[in-house]
Amino acid sequence: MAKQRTYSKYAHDAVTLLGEQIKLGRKQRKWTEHNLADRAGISRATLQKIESGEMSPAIGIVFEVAALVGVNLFEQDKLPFSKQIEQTRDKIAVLPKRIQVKTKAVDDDF
Amino acid sequence: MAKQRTYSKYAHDAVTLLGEQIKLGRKQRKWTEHNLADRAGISRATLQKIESGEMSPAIGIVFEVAALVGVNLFEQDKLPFSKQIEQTRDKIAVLPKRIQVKTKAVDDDF
DNA sequence: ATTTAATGACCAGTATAATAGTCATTTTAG
DNA sequence: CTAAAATGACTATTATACTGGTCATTAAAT
Repeated sequence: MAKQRTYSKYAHDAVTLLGEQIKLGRKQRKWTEHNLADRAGISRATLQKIESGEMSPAIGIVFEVAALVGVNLFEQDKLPFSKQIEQTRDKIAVLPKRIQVKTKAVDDDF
Repeated sequence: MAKQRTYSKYAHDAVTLLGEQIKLGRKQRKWTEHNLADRAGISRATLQKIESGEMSPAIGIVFEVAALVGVNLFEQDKLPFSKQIEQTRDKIAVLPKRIQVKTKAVDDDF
């Protein structure tokens, strides 16, 4: 029995959009499913899942296919990934290394 | 033996960046790994893979977690997903339903 | 300084993805 | 119209992700 997992509309739509963009990119390049699957090193069945917006494929595979057909991940007008990664890490570095949640019950021993 | 899969730097960096952004978002909200994993309905081990930029987690799960911590997928200043999906489908509809690749060998029987 | 809990890194078991293959259908090219 | 091939859908097998747990380490709060 498959574990029931629910997704927000936002996540679902994002995956759907990415799949459609990949399909469009593939067609614009005049590549068949078989052709693109071969280039990506995946099976045609997996590519079909990706293009149809299924939530299960591995993110690495999906992003790789997106890259192959020229779909821009994130914003194209921003800094290169390396810089963005660096900046994000800098922001994290400023924050506490660990989040401390006080579980302690209120001291109502009065 | 694990199947050897290779990824482009682009895909790898994109996954890394997304993971870092999720980690940042989580910390900004002062959520622990355990806390965010619970909200997402996943194990802490999987969340750690996501935040550390591993390529294997399911895209649906990654996008769901990203949504939970407020990371914007795609461009935030653009049309809503529904419109973008519609537009992409419209572009696909204009193209041939199938890509036809002529495999036929050149007729050099002269 | 001490206590508490968050993080990092594992591991074995179970669930599920990915694959390779098949077959029917339908589009496109000739 | 005909032939060739792309797509859609499905199946059994294999590979791997996800889980729930543990344990050690270390940051944070008192």
